[in-house]
Amino acid sequence: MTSFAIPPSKLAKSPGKATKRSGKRADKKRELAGHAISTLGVLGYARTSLRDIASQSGVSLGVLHYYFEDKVELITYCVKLYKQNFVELLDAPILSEGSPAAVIDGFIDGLVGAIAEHASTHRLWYDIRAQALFDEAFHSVVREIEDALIALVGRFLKRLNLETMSAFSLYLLCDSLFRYYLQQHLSGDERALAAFRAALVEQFAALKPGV
Amino acid sequence: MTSFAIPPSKLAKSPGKATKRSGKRADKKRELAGHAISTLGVLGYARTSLRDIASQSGVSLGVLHYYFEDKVELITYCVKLYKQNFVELLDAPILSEGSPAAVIDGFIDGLVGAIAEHASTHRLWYDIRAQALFDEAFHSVVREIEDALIALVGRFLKRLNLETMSAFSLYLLCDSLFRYYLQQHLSGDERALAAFRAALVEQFAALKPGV
DNA sequence: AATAGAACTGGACAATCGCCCAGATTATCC
DNA sequence: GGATAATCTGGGCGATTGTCCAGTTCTATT
Repeated sequence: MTSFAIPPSKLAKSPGKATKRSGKRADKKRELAGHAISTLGVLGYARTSLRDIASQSGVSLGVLHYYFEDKVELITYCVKLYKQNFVELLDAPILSEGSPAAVIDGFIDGLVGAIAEHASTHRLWYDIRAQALFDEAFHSVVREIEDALIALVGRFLKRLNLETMSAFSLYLLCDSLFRYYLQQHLSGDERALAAFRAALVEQFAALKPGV
Repeated sequence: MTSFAIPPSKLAKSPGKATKRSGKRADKKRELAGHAISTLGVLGYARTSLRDIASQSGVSLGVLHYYFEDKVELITYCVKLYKQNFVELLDAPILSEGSPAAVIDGFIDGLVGAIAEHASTHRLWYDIRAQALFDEAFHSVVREIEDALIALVGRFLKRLNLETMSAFSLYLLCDSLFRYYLQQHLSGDERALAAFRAALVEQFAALKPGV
């Protein structure tokens, strides 16, 4: 009846060729998701069609449906991928051996650099997070990412022995600043990056009891 | 050639019937926008078609284009209307004659009540704000509303003689808490409202130097 | 009552959407 | 090298979108 190609995906049992295949498949999914993120970051979730993503990725439309169940799964996958990269980026200074001041500086550099270099990727996150307010399909992804970001901030606080402040509060603070200055930056405000850095420096200076 | 009905809109010169007519037109616009907000709050910006709004409003599709240039103008108008109501609601306790504690309580009640009773209206705001990250057409509305909200928080601080904190910082704090607990509330978390209130009480208690 | 203009109707339009699938192409293994 | 499965193509489907507009109904002024 159908030309159904059963996705080998999770079924990999024999560690031989099966894992090699599903590894290739996973690699391709990541590659496609990478291109998809670029396109989604330009147009946003609602305005981006699968055809846009396909042509931007240099593949045909059918390929996307071959690797992803539907548009929601594609977006979900993309956002998870984005999260991994972002958390790893911000984790680097936290897990480093530097002084507390160096940790803070590295953290700030990561945040400011994210707006400077990956603004369109991050506006996609805020888009998806807003969509989640309407579409249950995005609830779990958004929850998952926010938990990961709160945990990241928690590691940051622990690293600096600042366990007086809750990770949740600091997450909200960083997130609101990040969103606001991302918006300013995208509106064409050239001072946005400097203002963002200044705001972060001020906030982080305020919360130290004794470092 | 066309059956063009020129909208009298701003052209009202003679204060007699012209203003009466444009007043009627403005009333109708507000009425339509009110219905539109309800529909948009359910489905979100991208998923809501003009047909949805028309049928929900009990009017035909053409009426919407008769009163609004296009979808963007309709949404812009709706969001401005929403802002007016929300700011007026939160201004009430600030402009009242009560004690500082009563002002704070009234402000908190306004915020918690907004999530409790108008959650779907407010998620529309976060949706539009996210769309503004992609679509320049929404830049000015979002900027305008955020400025109004910052000014509102500024009046709150001034009323309490708490000019030590910046209105901007407090706005970001309130907004991030509001958004987070709105999200929790919409996810089905029944403790969200109580947790939101507790968080507000804690934050407002922390910032008093000596009231 | 007549008439002009505002207010409104709803069908038609081209464009686009996500999704499906039969067939072509390529890679992999015995 | 032949067979089997994985991968990929791209046209088609039904549904939906924003917009437009020719025509109808209502309202208010003369």
